[in-house]
Amino acid sequence: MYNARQFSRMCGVTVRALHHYDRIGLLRPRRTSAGYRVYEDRDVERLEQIVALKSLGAPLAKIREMLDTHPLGLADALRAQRRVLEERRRALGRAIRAILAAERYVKSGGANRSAALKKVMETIQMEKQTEWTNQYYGDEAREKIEAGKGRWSPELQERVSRQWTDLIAEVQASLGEDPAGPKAQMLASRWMGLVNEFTGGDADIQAGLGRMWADRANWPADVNAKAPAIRPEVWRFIQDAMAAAKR
Amino acid sequence: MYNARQFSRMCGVTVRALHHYDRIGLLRPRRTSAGYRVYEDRDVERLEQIVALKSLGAPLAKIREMLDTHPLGLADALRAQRRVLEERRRALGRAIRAILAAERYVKSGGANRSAALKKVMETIQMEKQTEWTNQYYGDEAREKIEAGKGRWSPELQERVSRQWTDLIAEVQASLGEDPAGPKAQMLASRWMGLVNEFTGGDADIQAGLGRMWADRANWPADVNAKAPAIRPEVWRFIQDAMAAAKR
DNA sequence: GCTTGACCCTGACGCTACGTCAGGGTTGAG
DNA sequence: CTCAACCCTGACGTAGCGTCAGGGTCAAGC
Repeated sequence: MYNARQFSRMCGVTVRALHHYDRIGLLRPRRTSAGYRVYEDRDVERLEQIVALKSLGAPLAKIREMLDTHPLGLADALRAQRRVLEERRRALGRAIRAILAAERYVKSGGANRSAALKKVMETIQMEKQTEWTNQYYGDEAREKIEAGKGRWSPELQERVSRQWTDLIAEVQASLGEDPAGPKAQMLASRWMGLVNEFTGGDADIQAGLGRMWADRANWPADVNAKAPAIRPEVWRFIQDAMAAAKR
Repeated sequence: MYNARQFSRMCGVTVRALHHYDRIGLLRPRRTSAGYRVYEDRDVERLEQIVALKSLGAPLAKIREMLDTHPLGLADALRAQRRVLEERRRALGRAIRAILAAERYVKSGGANRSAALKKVMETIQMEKQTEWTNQYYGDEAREKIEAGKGRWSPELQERVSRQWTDLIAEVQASLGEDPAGPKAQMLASRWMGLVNEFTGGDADIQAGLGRMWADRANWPADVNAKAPAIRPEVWRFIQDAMAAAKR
């Protein structure tokens, strides 16, 4: 038996928030004859779950729905919470690596400010994209998200493709050369250098980049118009050159 | 020269957001005679800075202020951004450790559900408390925040103190015993066990806990009323016992 | 010259999760 | 009985846009 003030301080939320939860039916306490709110111990438990789910980013309406349909075990809540945080931490790691790459890029006389910042922004966006639903619900759903995560925004694609134009043109002009020869090797290493520059050496992002190029057919038309065409022979030339380098 | 639509897609923000930034004076493009918005390349740069600062959690008004007073170098922005992310990542690490501790606690027949969840919530709160201002501005301000970060909410203090009541009573009953004796040793190890349980083994949090006890005089009166008093001799007994254990 | 469709503009209201009064009832101590 | 200390319920404010509604603009085709 607590009044609103005690209860709010006990649970670390404001009285106004309790009023709010009451009005939207998320947490309805008993009332005295005078209309005063009276909270009990079981309300503590529910409010804790509310706060926990809220910290996962769930909107209050969904929280209500979830708690009403299938109430949440403490262990489940903790596991879900932890998984969310772990995923966020991984995303942050990627972002930090990306920024470090951008910093190096800028310091080494980085000509293309926008490209570097774009990179950062893109990586940051990945952070935001992790929606709470996917985090709360099982692994299947999450994997779908993961798969789609490599998608790049059209703008970034545009920027990137501009960067590549020169290199591709040069490769195209060198198609006749020996893939193991010095010129081809230099082109291949420039190619990898560009890839690394834009991915911060992050394998996940590189995979995304690969998918992005593979998916060029589905790009918006206006982007495709400006983007350089990588014809199969160009790809093959570079791959041959990289294979030759390994031998 | 881009129109609003092109520009928005280029930079990954919505047209509506651009209108908003225009209205609040954050990013005012040129206009055609018909009143159409026209963005130019320098606007790209400014918008990038806006987005970057926004991702730090800065409110738009502050962003405007900052960009108007002292425009931001790219390198500075990147460094600030990275520092923020690194701090967040550290906080996440603490939170994850805390949750793992709570999970272990619950699994091992955790009697006190609320205490475990409280612990988690508290740790999560630490995450939120990292305000952007402190992250953006220099280290001095940050250290102040760090110092204050160990503060615990009154509710948690209340919970914790309930946990300790029994143990303290037992210690008090054993004050006459030999600090090196088996009983004292068991009490000391239970003491440390409780500390570890509540801190997830995290040294930062343990330090916070220490400060919290040291600061008991300043606790809210109602909490102090319910909290067990740790008298100096109790402290000394435990410290003697732990010292004896080291020998 | 006029229509058509694709864009662009400016309000204006909606949304989330509350913060912050204002105005008025309730409760317990003196 | 009074008075301070609480409690209640609207009602409006906040940030950062989303989402129409109503209306101007522009280039193309007839």
